[in-house]
Amino acid sequence: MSPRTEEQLQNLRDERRTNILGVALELFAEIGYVSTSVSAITKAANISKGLLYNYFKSKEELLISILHEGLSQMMDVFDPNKKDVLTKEEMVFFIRQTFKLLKEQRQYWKLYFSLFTQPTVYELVKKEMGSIHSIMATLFVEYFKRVGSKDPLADAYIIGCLMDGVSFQYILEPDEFPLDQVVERIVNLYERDIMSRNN
Amino acid sequence: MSPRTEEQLQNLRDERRTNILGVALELFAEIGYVSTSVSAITKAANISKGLLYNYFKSKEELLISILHEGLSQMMDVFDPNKKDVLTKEEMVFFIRQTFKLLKEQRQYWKLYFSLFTQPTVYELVKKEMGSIHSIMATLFVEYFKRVGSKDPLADAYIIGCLMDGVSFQYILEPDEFPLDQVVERIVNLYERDIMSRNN
Amino acid sequence: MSPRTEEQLQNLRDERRTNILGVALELFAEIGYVSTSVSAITKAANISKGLLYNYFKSKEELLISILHEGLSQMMDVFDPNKKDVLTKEEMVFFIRQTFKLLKEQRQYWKLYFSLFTQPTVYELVKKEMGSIHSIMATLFVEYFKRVGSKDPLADAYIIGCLMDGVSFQYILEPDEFPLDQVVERIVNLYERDIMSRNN
Amino acid sequence: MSPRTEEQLQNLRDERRTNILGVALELFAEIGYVSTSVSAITKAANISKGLLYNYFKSKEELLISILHEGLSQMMDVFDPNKKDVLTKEEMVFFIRQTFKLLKEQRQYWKLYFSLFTQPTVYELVKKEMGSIHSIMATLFVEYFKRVGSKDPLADAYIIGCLMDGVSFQYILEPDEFPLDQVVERIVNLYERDIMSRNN
DNA sequence: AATGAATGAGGGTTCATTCAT
DNA sequence: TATGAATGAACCCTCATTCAT
Repeated sequence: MSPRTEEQLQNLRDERRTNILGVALELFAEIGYVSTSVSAITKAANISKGLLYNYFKSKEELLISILHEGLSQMMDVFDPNKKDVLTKEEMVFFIRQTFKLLKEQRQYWKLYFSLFTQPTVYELVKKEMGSIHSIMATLFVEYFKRVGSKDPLADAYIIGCLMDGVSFQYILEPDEFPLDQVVERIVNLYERDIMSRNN
Repeated sequence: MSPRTEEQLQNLRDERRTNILGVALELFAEIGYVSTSVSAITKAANISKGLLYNYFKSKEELLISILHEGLSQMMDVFDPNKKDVLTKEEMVFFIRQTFKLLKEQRQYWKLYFSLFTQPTVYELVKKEMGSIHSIMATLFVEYFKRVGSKDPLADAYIIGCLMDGVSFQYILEPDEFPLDQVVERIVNLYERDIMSRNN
Repeated sequence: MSPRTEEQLQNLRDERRTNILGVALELFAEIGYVSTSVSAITKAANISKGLLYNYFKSKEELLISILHEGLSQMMDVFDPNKKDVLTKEEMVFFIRQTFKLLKEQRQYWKLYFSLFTQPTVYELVKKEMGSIHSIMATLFVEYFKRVGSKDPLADAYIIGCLMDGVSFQYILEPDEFPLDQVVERIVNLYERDIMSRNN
Repeated sequence: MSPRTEEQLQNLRDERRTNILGVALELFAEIGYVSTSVSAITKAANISKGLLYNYFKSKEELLISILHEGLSQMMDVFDPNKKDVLTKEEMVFFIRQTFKLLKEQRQYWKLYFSLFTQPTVYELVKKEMGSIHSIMATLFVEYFKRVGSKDPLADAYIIGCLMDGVSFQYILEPDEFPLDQVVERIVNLYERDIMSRNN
């Protein structure tokens, strides 16, 4: 009856932690951060209320952990650090990649969108997510400058908004929204350089 | 000092009701529906708690009333019943009109966007909003068919998503988002029939 | 069915408030501030848990209110503002008065002592009560200087400690401690100027 | 590496026990018994929660053990069994000894004073502390009778209260309270037999 | 002997809603 | 019509204690 080894404990903890994060993400995404009670999470995770606080020191910290987890997965995919200028192929890849992620991590993105409109926690999210947003904005503006757009800033905003809008509608009605078809159309538009045409 | 007439009383009630709706909209939009307490509303409206329940039978009903009010105002503006086919001018007018409304009713739209994680309420709103949505969808699809788009459905979705995305970002940061500039660029794109070009 | 008048409401509130303060004082004194739950208070006061928060915005504020109430009663009795130098009669009066108050407000003083030894809330009390203490200290030192004590500071501390000690023991066992007898003996000691004798 | 002998094991246990007692005393004194969590104790003692419960069957038992330990140390110092009548020198020695102990075991006394609003624990302690108390009371009364006091009981109470009061104030603000000076003054008073003077 | 994950009752607090007035 | 005192369920969180390992 010796105590568990360090490794056993770590595995146990990791598993539980991951489980809690998953359950919480689902609930936060479906019914909102504010409306989701800690009780509901622990019930869904089949653990006691107290135990959750053994893993996360508050409901807010749980949310932040979820966001971090998602953010670092996103970073892995995009690795936005090294880039200076986007080629058209990279631009297209980036669009496709974004929507691939959207599909795979639908709930994460639903949570993400819901937080933006939840003033109480918005500040929190902005801090966590702000940097990635601004990096992308810069990349886009540079891209449209290079391809000869008459209003690179507006065009950068437009592609950003378009992706937000598509994401938003897909999240709302994932079963009805023809995501692939719409993405292909968008890709087609940008492959044909619609923005840089002057007539 | 004759007693107030029936009509005067009705006017008073209407005025009060409108006031409550306005105050509640502001708070719901700024603080979030869930995070706004009925107490906060009554304090801001300078009425007693009992009186609010005299006008609305619950917090949720108050929310729904706000949404209805906004919806019917929107109906007045768009009056989508009479139309069969959109001309390009009407399309452009419609885009401009939408963003004009967005600016004027920013708080309403903020509230609207913030509700998508409020399943109970959202279902309700969706049903009513749904009709507007589908009417517009049809108009858009018809429009893109007429101008020779290769994928009218996707194009209809794209303009819808784009408008959603712009609205979303504008709502989040109204002071920083260059709404007019972006709108002009969008209008410009659709005036030049970018979607219907096949090369 | 008109609403209650301002006065009716105020009376109602005052009565309730006083009741809560009394019940809370009793419990805080008997089982300690930290160990007394808000539930216990509301049960003893026969009100709902929520109502307490209608009168006091937190458990801590409730405690502070109790202390204030007691403090202002004490101030009424001692009125330490106007005094410069104490005569012997005033000194004796002050001693008697203190113990009279102690008897009348036993629970208040029990609470008071318990807080001094409850580190969590000590800071709170010190802020509220500190001034009265230092005023008295000064008065005492001046007194012993005037009557020719060889160590006025020590003598001031001694009378202070003696009164604290008597209070403490009386509070612990009010039924067994012969308060009146002890007080008379103390008075007798100070009437005979025991401290100022140099042989 | 022979297995540890029975004796070594016992020493280890004793050491550990003493350590826990010390750490707990410190925390109870500084933070208060109720406000100190078992977790905090085990963290400070650098042991697991389970182990603490191996040594003490509850938080309350830990507290009682601390009090016992202190009590028996006090017994060793005062050894109140053998005495019949106190000489003045013994009286003075006793006073000095008490405050010497107070200084050395400040935390113990702080804890002790803080418990008087902890009814369950206090009853327990009182029973054991009671015997010491009553023995001393008798000694004091006898002493004051012998030196000719007009009210030996009151005088006994007074010296007891005075020592309590000094202890109390010293414990509250050990850095500011001039303990030595006050003790010397007290000793001086009793050396001059202030109580037995009749004019 | 020793660990710390796990429990669940209870802590202080908030709030939508009701109802006597 | 209008008030706000009152309720109680639910909120987030803490903690003494247990127990499988």
